[in-house]
Amino acid sequence: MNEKISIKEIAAMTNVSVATVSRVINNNGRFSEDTRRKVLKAIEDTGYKQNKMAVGLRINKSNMIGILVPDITNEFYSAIVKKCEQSLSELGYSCIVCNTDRSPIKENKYLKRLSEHMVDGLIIISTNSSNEFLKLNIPMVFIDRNPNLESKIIVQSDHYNGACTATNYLINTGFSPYMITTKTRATATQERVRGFIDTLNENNVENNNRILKLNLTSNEFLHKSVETKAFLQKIKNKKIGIFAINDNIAYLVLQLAKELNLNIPQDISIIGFDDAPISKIATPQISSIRQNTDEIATQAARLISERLDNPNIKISQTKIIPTDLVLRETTI
Amino acid sequence: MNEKISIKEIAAMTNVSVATVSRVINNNGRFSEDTRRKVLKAIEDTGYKQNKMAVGLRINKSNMIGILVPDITNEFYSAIVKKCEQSLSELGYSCIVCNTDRSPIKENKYLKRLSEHMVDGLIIISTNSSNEFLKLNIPMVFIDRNPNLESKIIVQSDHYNGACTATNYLINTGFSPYMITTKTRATATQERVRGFIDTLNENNVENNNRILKLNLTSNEFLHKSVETKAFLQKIKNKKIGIFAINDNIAYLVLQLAKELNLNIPQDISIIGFDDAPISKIATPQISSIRQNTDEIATQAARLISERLDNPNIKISQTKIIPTDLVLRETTI
DNA sequence: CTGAAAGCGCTAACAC
DNA sequence: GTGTTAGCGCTTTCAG
Repeated sequence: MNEKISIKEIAAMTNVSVATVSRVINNNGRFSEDTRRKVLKAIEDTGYKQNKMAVGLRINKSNMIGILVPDITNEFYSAIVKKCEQSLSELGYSCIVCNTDRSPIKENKYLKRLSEHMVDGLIIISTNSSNEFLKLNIPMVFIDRNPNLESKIIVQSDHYNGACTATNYLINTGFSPYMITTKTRATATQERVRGFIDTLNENNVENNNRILKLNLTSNEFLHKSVETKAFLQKIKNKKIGIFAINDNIAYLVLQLAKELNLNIPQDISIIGFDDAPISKIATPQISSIRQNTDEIATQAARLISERLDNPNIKISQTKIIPTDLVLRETTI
Repeated sequence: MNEKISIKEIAAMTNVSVATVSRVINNNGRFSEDTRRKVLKAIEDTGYKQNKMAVGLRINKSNMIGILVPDITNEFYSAIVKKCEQSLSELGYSCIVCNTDRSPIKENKYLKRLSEHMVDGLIIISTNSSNEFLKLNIPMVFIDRNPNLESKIIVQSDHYNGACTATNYLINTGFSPYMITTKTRATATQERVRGFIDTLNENNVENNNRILKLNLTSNEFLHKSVETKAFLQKIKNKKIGIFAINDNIAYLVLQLAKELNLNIPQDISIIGFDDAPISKIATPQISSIRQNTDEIATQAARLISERLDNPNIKISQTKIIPTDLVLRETTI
């Protein structure tokens, strides 16, 4: 039964032209109340569904948005993608989501595919070094990434101030501040490091070996790190405050601190970043700088839909979303 | 520059017809090596991209798959979606993912939209009671759900045997088995309960108030539950073994057990379900029945692509994916 | 080996 | 208020 019933059949059934059917479907142009009812009834009866590929081809708009995300399995990213999808869905857009695994090659492949699918816009989360988007001429918003583009829309957390807040808190509660981070050129990371260093300077704390750069990739975060243990061991007699680049690292530090028989938060104070689930689950619970994923996603969706409605405007925009410190049990 | 260059322009540039261009793009039909080179070069030079909406309209295939998922923020679902997306992507399909929030209304809306987008197939994860898919006549695979359909493809974990394994383990290590579950009609839950009860019977354990059904929804799992505490209090003098319907509940039990000063795993033994991250993060680490999300996703992708390649075959299929018990610190 | 032409389902002038 | 028609970009007969 359900076989491909089109506007043409509806037209035939109701003795009007396809144009009229189109008019009532889109509620656009004029038609009598009578034909409206007739057409709507036929649509109802037959279960007719508009073919968006045909519409898209005709009006040159797919109502689809591509989302490039490193890994949807990561709580931070999945929260953003979910909220983006929800906001966009309310505006009539469907989302094609692509896990790039942080691979520039994959990113470029996806970008090509998405543009073939005629997505109306793109939300690109993090990662660097892909370049296929340079060839694209559609609205794009970048989350946590500053592309080398003339006109660009960027949404990101206030990583810098988040780091400052964390570092200041450690200092103000009497701890000697250290930072543990990963080796990456992600702007988010760089900003956090910059915030840490600036805060050190502002408080006249000398910066001798206060930053440990780990070689971990995100999946290994929960593993033991000899490097980190050695680092902690070296400084354990001071009252140390660790600012970790993310909650996984904070958790790692927490485990090692236990192994080293340090009292938390008397001997060692720990602040992570992201306010990920792990920070609430760990024992003791980890204090963390919260990123407002809902707000990031909402703004990203809003900005792209604005640009979609107004393709001629081409100004750059950057939206910084505030972060805040969530105090739990690893700090005083 | 980048403005909508189509097959027609390529044809003009290379002095061949659009038909020939189409032939070399799809490597289909015959053409000389010379024209092939010419066309490919023009494509390269211009950055031409095939318009999949036009192709789709013509050949009646969108190369898009819709994925309905309750909540991509949940680790179990996100793992499945990620792997599905990856497998499908390798086969040339793009995925439109939709978070249904377990709302039948949303599900139906999404289903309608997806069918308008002309998705070639659907992967539907969990949840019940939507019905819009009944009107659809495209391949669908259901994960953890048994729809009321004549012909259907189902992929699911072996919830029943997982529950049996957990329960048997508790009994064999000398604990009196209890189950804590939630009020839902999800088949996954029902199967686990059935496994628990059957194992009780097989071991001649009487079933008096051994099952506690909680009214929690997944977001509240980490909160305290007075109900659960009361339940534990009542049975705390026996050596109790708790089989929790999922790892969040297991975590809840763990917290309460600590509050009640029960020794883990001497006084109380706990086994969760899903092998979610929380089970590894908690202290002590929680034993759990692992669901093989990779395998679930791989099979789902395989089955749907098979059906896509062979739309005439219409037999029902059910694929049960084995689960296994991961022992950690909450069991002996 | 290649071209002409029809047509996928739809919208938007343009007529009446 | 409604119909006719062109055409979006592409594939696929059918001729040659």
